[in-house]
Amino acid sequence: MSDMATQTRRPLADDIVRELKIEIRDGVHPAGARLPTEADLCRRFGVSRATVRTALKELDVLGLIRTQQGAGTFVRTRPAVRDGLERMGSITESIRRSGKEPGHEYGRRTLRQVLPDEAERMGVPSDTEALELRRRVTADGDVVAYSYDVIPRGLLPAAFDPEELSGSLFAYFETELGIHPTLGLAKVHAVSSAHIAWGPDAAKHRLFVLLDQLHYDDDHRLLAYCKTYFVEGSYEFQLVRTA
Amino acid sequence: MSDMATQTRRPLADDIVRELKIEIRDGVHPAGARLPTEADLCRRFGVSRATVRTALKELDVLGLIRTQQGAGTFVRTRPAVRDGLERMGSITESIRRSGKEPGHEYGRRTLRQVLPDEAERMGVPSDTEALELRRRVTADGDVVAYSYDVIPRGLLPAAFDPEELSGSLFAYFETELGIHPTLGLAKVHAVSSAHIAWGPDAAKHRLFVLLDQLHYDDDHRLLAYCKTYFVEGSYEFQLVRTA
DNA sequence: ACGCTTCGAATTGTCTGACAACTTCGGCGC
DNA sequence: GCGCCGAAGTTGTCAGACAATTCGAAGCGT
Repeated sequence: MSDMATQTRRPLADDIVRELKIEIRDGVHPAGARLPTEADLCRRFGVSRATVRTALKELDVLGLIRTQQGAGTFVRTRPAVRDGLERMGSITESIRRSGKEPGHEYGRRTLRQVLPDEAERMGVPSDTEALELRRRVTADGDVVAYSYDVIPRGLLPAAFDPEELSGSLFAYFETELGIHPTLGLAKVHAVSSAHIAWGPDAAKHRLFVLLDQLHYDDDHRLLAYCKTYFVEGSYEFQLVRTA
Repeated sequence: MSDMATQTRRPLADDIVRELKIEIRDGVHPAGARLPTEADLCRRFGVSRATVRTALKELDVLGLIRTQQGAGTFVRTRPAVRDGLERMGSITESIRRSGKEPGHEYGRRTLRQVLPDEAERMGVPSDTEALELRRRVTADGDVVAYSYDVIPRGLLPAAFDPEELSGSLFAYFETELGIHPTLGLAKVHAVSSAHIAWGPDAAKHRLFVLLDQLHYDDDHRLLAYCKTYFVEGSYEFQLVRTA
């Protein structure tokens, strides 16, 4: 039995969450500021207080706001460094944000059955068919990571040509498949091996930070199993830890 | 301005969350099973449906349950690991949670001025006095991490004897100083070096995951600068990444 | 003018009851 | 057996009310 989401009409509270998230991100409600009262939000969105409170509860659990009885609801002050390792996101995007030009070199695209250890980590039957990708990610031409990705065949279009896949994997998911990765379960390891790297610079790369990661979407549907080996020193991992 | 939580009576919903979390973890409600209906939970906890729904909403956002209108509330099949690396916490505690007995061996306790690179990373004047600690953290006797910690002298009691420090650093902060670390800014690196380890097992330890981390409390006051070298393979790093 | 107390308005937390939307399941006709 | 249908059960939303708490303004004494 799986967590399949039989489609139903989107709850009203979700719209409010989406809206307020954007406003907080864009500074309509700056850090520390008080949000409109629940009554105000009711009027604005034309819903009952129960619905508004459902939305606020979600933002609360997500750590974006803090409610205080008698005083109001406030936007949490965020640490200066945002977009750390704890946030999902395309490697490509983070490279671009750092001011460099991202690139992808695909080394192999193979349709095959998942390997036994992959099946176990992914939690899928061992006869699952999947697409294996082998890529190098570059920033301004320098290799910053080697990635081995396994994507269940079921997610891909019936008529799928591996060759059409290029560039960012996240971008392909978003734009071509309409799939939005929102959750990642990662294990972090240090790896020293000569068998990871390939290509002209392989000899230089012996020490890696390995992100052994499962990607999911909103409904906890498994999207991909990615083992990304970041070349130590060429990629900055920030991580914000909270109590 | 900080997110200080002026203490108020604990909301009822929090108790319900705590209770249900335990029951889900302990298998009272197995993965995929349907939870008692909201009406049932109302009767059981003696609260209104609004309060029960607040609690369920939190478990929903945390990824532990899934609600389906008309059908019921179900325990998610993927018991989301929600105590990953992104959560602050004592290493000692996480070792204890994994069922092993934590230990600490202090190698050096020195009062000295911060080094130039430390001062820069910590954002303090270069003449700041600090306590340097050198420790090994063990689980069931096996070394799992080597830690080099720098603590500003100003945080410690006027009459401070380095020798009184033993066991968990977090525990000392909490119980002895009344300081509660709530925020950590960490950088993650892979390190391969013979100069990190010391003691009888030093020769076996050459590959480490380095957590280069600044600890803060509620008011963004710097508590410690800790470089913790986790012996690769002996410590499991989980990380939950969200969009 | 300054500090202190008191009080009431404002705001979130909880309660009660009801209806709407949706799922499930069994009965019924074919 | 198969499909349609409706009733019962469950979550989503609404409305109104009161309790608990916070905050500032008004009033008071010094």
